[in-house]
Amino acid sequence: MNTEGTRRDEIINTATKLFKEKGYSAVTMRDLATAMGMKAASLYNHINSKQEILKAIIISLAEAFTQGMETIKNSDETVIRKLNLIVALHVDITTKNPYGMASLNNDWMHLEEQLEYYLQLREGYEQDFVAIIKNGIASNEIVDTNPEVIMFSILSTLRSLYLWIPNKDDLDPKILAQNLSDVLINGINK
Amino acid sequence: MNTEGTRRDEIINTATKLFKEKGYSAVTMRDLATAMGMKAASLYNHINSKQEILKAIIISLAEAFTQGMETIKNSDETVIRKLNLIVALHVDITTKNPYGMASLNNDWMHLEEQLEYYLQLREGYEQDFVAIIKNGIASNEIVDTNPEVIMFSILSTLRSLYLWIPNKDDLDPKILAQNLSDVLINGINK
DNA sequence: ACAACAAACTAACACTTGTTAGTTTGAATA
DNA sequence: TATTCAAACTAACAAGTGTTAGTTTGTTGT
Repeated sequence: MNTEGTRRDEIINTATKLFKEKGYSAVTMRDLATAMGMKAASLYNHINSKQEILKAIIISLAEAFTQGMETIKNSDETVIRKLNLIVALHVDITTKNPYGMASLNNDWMHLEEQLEYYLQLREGYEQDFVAIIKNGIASNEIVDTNPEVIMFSILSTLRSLYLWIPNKDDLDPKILAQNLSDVLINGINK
Repeated sequence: MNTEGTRRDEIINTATKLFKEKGYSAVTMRDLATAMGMKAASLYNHINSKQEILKAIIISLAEAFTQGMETIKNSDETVIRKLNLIVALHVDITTKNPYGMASLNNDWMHLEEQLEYYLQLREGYEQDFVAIIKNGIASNEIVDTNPEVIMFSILSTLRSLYLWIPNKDDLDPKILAQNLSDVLINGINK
């Protein structure tokens, strides 16, 4: 046996970076091979298809979000605190794999067999999110604006973190999460 | 002479929709031709290259943002009001061409000769934006948090509008802009 | 020394890519 | 009626695509 997948993981990590720069469709197996210092055919000793790489990148991330949301949803916290935890979840996952988040956001439509499953996870996540917001409105914790506008506004920012975090590695994730929570929840008006 | 470019414009509009669904690289000239009800070679009676289509989509949008920002920047308004105007600018442009915004956000890296120019416009836009926020902090109009976090948070939401607006055409742009301004500036805390 | 094996290689495949050249069609203009 | 012209067509190209088959290489444990 092995340390399980070391070489395969290197390929997936390299692909992740290339996908974030040019997008899945624009990256060829020969590009990937060159970046790995080998020939395209050699990649197939470690992976079964280009598709499979995309799946490995996206599905694990999507499941991490679903699992995190499950925990938050079932926790015994105020709505504001749950929103804090959602922000922290996104900052955490994105900090650990910012390049993969690019594929999650931009290349999900090139999943094939796994497309439906991915959309399911995404749909579930958004339903849980909007339910939390509706609870907050009902319990008078948050302002009574269109709940979907609120979710969209917060989620757009969190989904774009991958564009930003790699350029700001001087910023501590804890502090970033705190600042973001502040701005998203309390606004910027003085 | 002509109504100038009618057929060419149809091709660009059709391409815009296809690009938003699959991304620039994944759309072939044969896909585009099929969607237009013609053969790939016939497209070249109206356009010079695939590249040129992308350029036509992206650069005009980027210039619209730059021009809008110029007007706002030079206007004689409070910082909060300027931010309202920026929100309205994004809602306006995105409502008029939501599909094109997908390319602006996701396919800009496939510009070639125009890439540098695009990046220039984008850089300028962000500098103007962050300058407005810094003014607001200095004049005590807005809260003293990291100005880049504030800009990032607002701009991420505005840049994601294209994902959302096409599904919500029951929502009046004026009302949407108002709701968004509220949430982005005043937050959601009660 | 030998067997086993991970990991690279060369060569080739069937197909798809953007694009060009030259031709046909049918309606508007002279 | 003859001419012009936009806009479609067929045919083909050179290069690039993901992937397969079979082979070589070098290390590791027996």
